[in-house]
Amino acid sequence: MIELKKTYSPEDIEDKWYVFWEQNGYFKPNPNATKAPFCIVIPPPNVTGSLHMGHALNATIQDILTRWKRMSGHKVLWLPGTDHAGIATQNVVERELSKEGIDRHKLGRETFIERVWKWKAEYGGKIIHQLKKIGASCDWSRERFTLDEGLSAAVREVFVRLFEEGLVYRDNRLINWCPRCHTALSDLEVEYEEIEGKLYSIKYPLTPPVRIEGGYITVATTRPETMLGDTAVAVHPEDERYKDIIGKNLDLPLTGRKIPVIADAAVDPAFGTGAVKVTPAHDFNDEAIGKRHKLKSISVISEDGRMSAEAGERYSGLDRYICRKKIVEDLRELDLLEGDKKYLHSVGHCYRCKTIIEPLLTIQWYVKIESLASEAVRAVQDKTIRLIPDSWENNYFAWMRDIKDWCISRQIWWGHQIPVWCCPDCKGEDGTPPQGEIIEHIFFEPVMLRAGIKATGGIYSELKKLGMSHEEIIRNSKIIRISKKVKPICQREELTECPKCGSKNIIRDPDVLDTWFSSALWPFSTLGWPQETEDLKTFYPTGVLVTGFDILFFWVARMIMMGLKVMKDAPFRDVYIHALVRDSKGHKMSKSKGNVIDPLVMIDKYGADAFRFTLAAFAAQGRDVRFSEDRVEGYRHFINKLWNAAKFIVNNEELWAKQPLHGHDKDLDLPGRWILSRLAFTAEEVNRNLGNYRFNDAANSIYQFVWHEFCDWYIEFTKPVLYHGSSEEKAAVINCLFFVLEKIIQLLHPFMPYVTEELWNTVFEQSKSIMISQYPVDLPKYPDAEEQMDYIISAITGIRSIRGELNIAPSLEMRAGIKTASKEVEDVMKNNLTAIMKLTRCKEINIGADIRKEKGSAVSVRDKMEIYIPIEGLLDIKSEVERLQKEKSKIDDSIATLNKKLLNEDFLKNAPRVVVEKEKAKFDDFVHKKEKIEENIKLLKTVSSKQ
RNA sequence: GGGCGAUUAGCUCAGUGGGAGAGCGCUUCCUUCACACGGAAGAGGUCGCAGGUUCAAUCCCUGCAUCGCCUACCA
Repeated sequence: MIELKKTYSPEDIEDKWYVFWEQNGYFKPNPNATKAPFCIVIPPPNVTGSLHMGHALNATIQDILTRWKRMSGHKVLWLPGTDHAGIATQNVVERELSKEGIDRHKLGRETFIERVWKWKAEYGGKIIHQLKKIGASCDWSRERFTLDEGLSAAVREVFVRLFEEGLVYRDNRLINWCPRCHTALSDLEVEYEEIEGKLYSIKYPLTPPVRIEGGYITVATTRPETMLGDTAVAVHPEDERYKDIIGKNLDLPLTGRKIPVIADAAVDPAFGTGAVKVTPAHDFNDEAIGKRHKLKSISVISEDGRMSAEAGERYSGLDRYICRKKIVEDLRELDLLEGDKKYLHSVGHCYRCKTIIEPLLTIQWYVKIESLASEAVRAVQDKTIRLIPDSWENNYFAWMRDIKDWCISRQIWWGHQIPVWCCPDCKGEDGTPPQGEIIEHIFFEPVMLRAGIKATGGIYSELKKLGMSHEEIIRNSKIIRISKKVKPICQREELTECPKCGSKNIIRDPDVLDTWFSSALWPFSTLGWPQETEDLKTFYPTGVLVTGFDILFFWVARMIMMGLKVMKDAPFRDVYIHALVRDSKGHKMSKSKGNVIDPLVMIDKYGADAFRFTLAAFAAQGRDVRFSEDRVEGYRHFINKLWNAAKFIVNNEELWAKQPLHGHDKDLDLPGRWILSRLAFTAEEVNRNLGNYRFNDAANSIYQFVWHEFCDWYIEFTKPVLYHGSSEEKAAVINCLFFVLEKIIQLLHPFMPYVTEELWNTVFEQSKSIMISQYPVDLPKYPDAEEQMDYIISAITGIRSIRGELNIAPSLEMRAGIKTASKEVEDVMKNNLTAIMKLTRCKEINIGADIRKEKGSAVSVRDKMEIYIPIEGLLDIKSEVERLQKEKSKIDDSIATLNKKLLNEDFLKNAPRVVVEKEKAKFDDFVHKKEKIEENIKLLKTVSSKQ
């Protein structure tokens, strides 16, 4: 005896089934699967993360695909994991420490990292748990972490290979620096934001003899503090105002230095005064100008955002913004400040902590990107990799063309430490000892300031001179960068002594790699590379990558580059780029805006199934999703509908043959064959749409089928049989009901795993899971049944609509007549008369007979039939006449337009014959309808005059 | 500045070179034995504006407007 609860309550069953699936190993690749392997690697969420809408959409789509592929017979692996998220995680733990009043430097590197691991063990599993809540069918036995041993080995291997090929190198150049995180950032990690600042105009006096009016040049800047590092003023070479003074010197205020006026075409003479201060050490454009003119770079700001020793005694050690104020004051006092005005400009911020970034001159590691990028472009061009929707291709190409070398070193502790060492005790190739050169730059400000040491170059030796030991310097240094002049030793294994001279003083480069470096290896490192594992052979390249466009460049492009470079094959065939989930007003959801909808709250409220179905239905290609809770509620109703349909079907369990349906098709009545045909059509559509990543279309076609075809029509058609039919008739219908229900829940399973599993287990199989059943495919169709049912449905709809429009009480049984254009249609009607009568509450229906002759009747024209209903005494005649007249005038308009069209010779000559025929038929139809309406009006008027 | 996308029913959004769609909301009727988280019948749109191509444009092209996103620059 099958028993279903009165209503479906997700909270009672979701966790139970999840555990059941996992314990039975259904998430693991099925070794007996016959079809090709299919693998998805999850975009690893940050360990610090908690599930947001983006993750939910992302995971739902992947789960739909994996469940579908699994049921379709593929060997499926969905490989999960998390990302160590260097800066983000370090920030989280640092914040925690600061509550205890501890600075990470006090703890020291090793202790700090231990602390982060501890944090990870405690809180890092949160997002995994949340993914399980929404039903993600990941193989958790293969879960990876970007910092685990295997992945770290992969990172070292790739780094060393690229190093050996000369594709990673060090350089001293301007980079984006976050003074709060104390690290370099890649261009992508900088977010630009419009803010209101001030534009200051500063006078730079011309060194006498004066050759220009007023004796000075005015330059404009939003960052006056950088003027301390100016090494030139640039003007456009053809600017008449300044032609005479190019090559002359200016007195740089507040510094006592003299700087030249140079000519450079990059200067826009129309902007401001047409003269630009040039600060090669703190501005990207100025750096370029500086290179062209071989200017010196003077770094006046140091890594923590304070002014460096180079800024001069008066300013060094000041915070950059305090210094800005002070400089403005000082300039004003010297009468060198011409003015200031409010100014809106965009300023780079750190994407992790929102601090304003500072361009700084530092030594960093880079990946030479050009050759990698061109391979990655080719892979997309020749369709080795498909971007879906393909509108992203242009974006991708544009970005890849302009790509700059990738800065991969970060001055933090949490991450993959760069596998590079150097030895301070070895002699250089020319025989001179590298001592004093080995460490080019130490961030060691208090000591430096006290000792009056300049911020760049030779600090190590300066500190040594002060009597500090090697160990002391290393220990107390916040940031060390090994000099470019020293040849690094790059290798896969840990180094404890110098391989050349055996010295134990060996120093490892303290920098770690950009988090995205390890993410870039994710599709193969997770499968076991660099080892030749079975998984790697089976699942690489993976099938599809599902991701949002926000990390297309951060991650996808880099995976493509690394995959092609290291594996000699693209990491995936398809990249499905889904929408960004926004709030109902179209804004990005963010904590600071307070417009975040928590997926877990949605799951609690509506169940994971309804929530997932909503996301799928929203996931139209190429557009952002504006999430609205109403939709979730709507789909929860859908689940309820499904549940109740199942309940209805289960009520008839006794006569269920529990046999496969096929082979017995001929026993089925017309509605039965019709619903099977519709089912076949739906299954075909769902399979096709899933194959094309059209999740919304797939979801909608099942929805439409279940509710508006299966429930609204088929179940209603079965009722007369179930209540009054013979036991053979009943058995056939019941078998069909169970069969269709089974296929429905299978079709729905990828979208709604929980409720379908619950139904499957209670109704169909007791032990096995729906997860491992066969997804519906290639079901038989019955086109004739579909055609015939269309007539019946339109007859029923026609009668109902007259009923509704004429306000005939539902309880009132009535008579109707149906006249059709063909004998076949009439036969179909006659064969299904009982059902039609039941569904329309007619006590008598005459097929083919014209009952107008007996009494006045309302007439409705539908498709190929006319429907008559005696109207005497049934309606409000006056308003009905009004309505009909309105409708008539509408039809008159349509007839006029069509008539014009059909008299148009060009149309008749050029339009396809089918179209012309269609239009003609439409015209006839309208004329016919008009006649009937006129008849009705006449009739009503006669009736009303009698009353 | 460059690029991309959007503009369709009250709201959220699908869609197509030849009949304007869905969900929610709304109106009317129905507590009929799966389901009121329901059923039936309806109302509601010059498919942003202006041109062009075509026998035919909501769809293709051009321009404009509004909104959004990406990207570069902003001395």
